[in-house]
Formats: sequence, C-alpha cells, structure tokens
Amino acid sequence: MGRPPNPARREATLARATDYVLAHGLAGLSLRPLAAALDTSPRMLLYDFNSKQELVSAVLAEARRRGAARLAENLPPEAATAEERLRGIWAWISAPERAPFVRLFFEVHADGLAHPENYPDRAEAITDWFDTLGATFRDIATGPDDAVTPTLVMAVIRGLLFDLTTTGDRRRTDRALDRFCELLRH
Amino acid sequence: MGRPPNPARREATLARATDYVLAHGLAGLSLRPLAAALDTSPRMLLYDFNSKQELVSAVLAEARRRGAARLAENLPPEAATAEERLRGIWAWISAPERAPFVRLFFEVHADGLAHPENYPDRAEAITDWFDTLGATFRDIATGPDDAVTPTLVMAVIRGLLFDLTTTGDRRRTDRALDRFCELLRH
DNA sequence: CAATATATGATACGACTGTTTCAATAACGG
DNA sequence: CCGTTATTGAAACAGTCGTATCATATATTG
Repeated sequence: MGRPPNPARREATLARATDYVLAHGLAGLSLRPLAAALDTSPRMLLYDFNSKQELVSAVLAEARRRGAARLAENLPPEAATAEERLRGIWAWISAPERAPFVRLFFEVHADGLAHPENYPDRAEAITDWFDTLGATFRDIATGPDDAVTPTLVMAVIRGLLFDLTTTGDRRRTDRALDRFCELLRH
Repeated sequence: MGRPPNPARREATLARATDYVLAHGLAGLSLRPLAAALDTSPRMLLYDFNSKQELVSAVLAEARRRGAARLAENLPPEAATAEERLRGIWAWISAPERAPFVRLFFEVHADGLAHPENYPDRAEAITDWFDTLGATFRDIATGPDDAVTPTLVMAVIRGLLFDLTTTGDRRRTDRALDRFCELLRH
C-alpha cells in the first residue's frame, strides 16, 4: 500500500527539460534556473533523476531519440536516386528548425573531446546515424560492406553544417553540396 | 619616472596560459587553477588582462596565431598537385600532435553557437583559413572567384576531423579522404 | 633620501553551484 | 483513523566562481 508512484511526472519533466536544453544549450545549464523554467524545484529534479549528471544523460538520450524519430519520418523514399536522397537529408538537417538539434550535437561533441570520461559511448552519436544513413546510400557504395562512402557523405554534411552554423552563408554551403553531388555523379 | 612596466610578463603569461588552455580545454577554465598551474595568482591574471573574458579572447587569438604559423610552415609546396596538397593538409591536421588545436577549434565553435554574443567575429575562424586554403586549391576551382571548391574541401576535412576525433577510427577516415580524392580526380 | 609608478599578496564580497537534511504534506490500502 | 509510501518545500552546507579592496613591496628618477 501507500501512495502510488507517479512515473508520468518524471517523463513530463524530462520532456520539458529536453526542450529547455535544446533551447538554451548544455554549457551553462544549472539546476535552479532549469527548475524555475519548468515550474518545479531543484529538489524534485534530484528526486526524479539522482544527480545533475544523470539528468543530463537522460536529456541527451531523449534528444537523440527525438532526432532519430524525426529523421526516420523524413528520410527520402528508397525509390529516389542517391543524389536526391542526399539533397533531401541536407535540406532537412540544415533547415532552421533543426538548429537546436544541430547546436546540441556540436556541443556534446566538443564536451566529449574535453571530457571523454563523461561520454563512455561517445562513438554512438556517429555510428547511430550510420546504420540508417549507410543503408540509405548503399547503391553508391563500392562494395557490400563499404563504410567509406557513408563516412564521406556524413563528413560532407557535418562539415557543411559546421560552416553554415558558423558563417550563416546558406548560398555558399548549398552550392558546395551541389558540387559534391556533381562529383558523385561522374 | 617610477618603476618601469614589464610587458614581457604579460606575454609570457599569455603563452603559458595558451598552453594550459590547449591542454585542458576552455570549458571548465577558471582563474584559480589556471593561476596555480602558471605559478602566478588570479590577482595578476586580472592585472595583466582586465577580466577573464579578455584573457580568454587573448588566449584564443594566440592559439589562432600559432595555428596559422604552423599551417604556413607546413603547407605543401605550390608545385604539388591539388590532390597531394589536400592529402598533405589532411595528414598534417589529423596528426595526433594537432589534437589540442583541433579540440579547441571545435570547442570554440560549439560555445559560439550557444553564446554568439561572446564571439562577434566568429566567422573569422572559418574565413581565416579560406584565404590561405582557397588559394591553395585555386587550380581545381571552377572559376576565378570560386568559393565553392574551398568550401567543400574544408567541409570534408572538418567533417572527417569530427569523425576521427569522435570515433578514433583513422583507417576509415583516411580511406574516406582517399575516396574524396578519387572523386576529385575524375 | 623622497617621490612615483608598477607589481603583488592577502583577503573578502556576493553570487552561484550541486547536493543534503529535516520536516511537512498527500494519496493510497486496511 | 492508521500505517505506509510517495512527494515536496525550506533551508542549509560546503564549495567555487569572478572580481574588488587595501595594503605592501619593488624598482626607478630626481
């Protein structure tokens, strides 16, 4: 007996905390402002998650989950050519609506470089996308187990994202992708 | 009259502080541990630089200066083909010795995304390299003012660096560069 | 020596951090 | 109502942060 637990509260808090982190970034995150924004208290954040560290882990997992779901929804159909699929992915991920995800993505990568001990599975952020995207570009691969083509394709996307988020020069980055598509064609 | 100022002290401190930041990263930087590592005091750090913010700016400028100098030393000779130059740049920048620079580079980028107000000239980190690297690949450009080719080349390098620093998979990233060279050739 | 300007240590301030402690409240079954 | 378990608020703790204050030391010129 006794009062029944309410797991929905933790879930709701996690969802809203993820929104907050996507909006404000990971860098300066602290419990008191976060709690205030979520209409809760630091006390409850530590009650539901056991420490700030675990809260952050949960938020990052949730963000990854959301990103993967959105990507699955928007993956270009298999029927399209590899070029069309590449263009589709670039258009999707470079859209302004994805900026918070992209920002968090880069932030986690940078933090992982400085403090690898906090990210025991840091390679996942790369290889996660590989399984889906590698399959997407299977037909332009040089062999059945070609990891090189997805590596290069993703490098171009990430590199152009880096450029776009820094310079904001969409025209130039879009054209660089055009050029890459052109190279792939010949 | 009065005691003469000693500008060499500030310079020496800046040099050692840059070493420290390259080794420890920007994220958790704080004055007291930094001062302890440099055999000085927070008091003196604020005396020479006026605030932590200005100290960081000076360190980043110094790091950029060093990186540019090293790059200038190691740029492949003009006589080489574009492919050889690209391979040379990749070999140089992906070498383990450059890891601290690369790490700081990504860290600044991520921090700039979260707090653009602290980096009024954030596009410089991109365009700086452009002037030198764009010129390096002038001969594979499609036109006299082709910004697209350097954009793509740098995107590949940065994207592969991102991958390499995350996964540590040198073999796969090296091969992805091979593949890119192959695409450029045809 | 005095006057002067730079350099430096010691210390304190106020704000913030993640976390803990203690007590109170709330919702349930019996 | 009672026992029990879940939840929650208020406050405190021990620490770190950037920075300011004040006094002192050091090196120079006249």
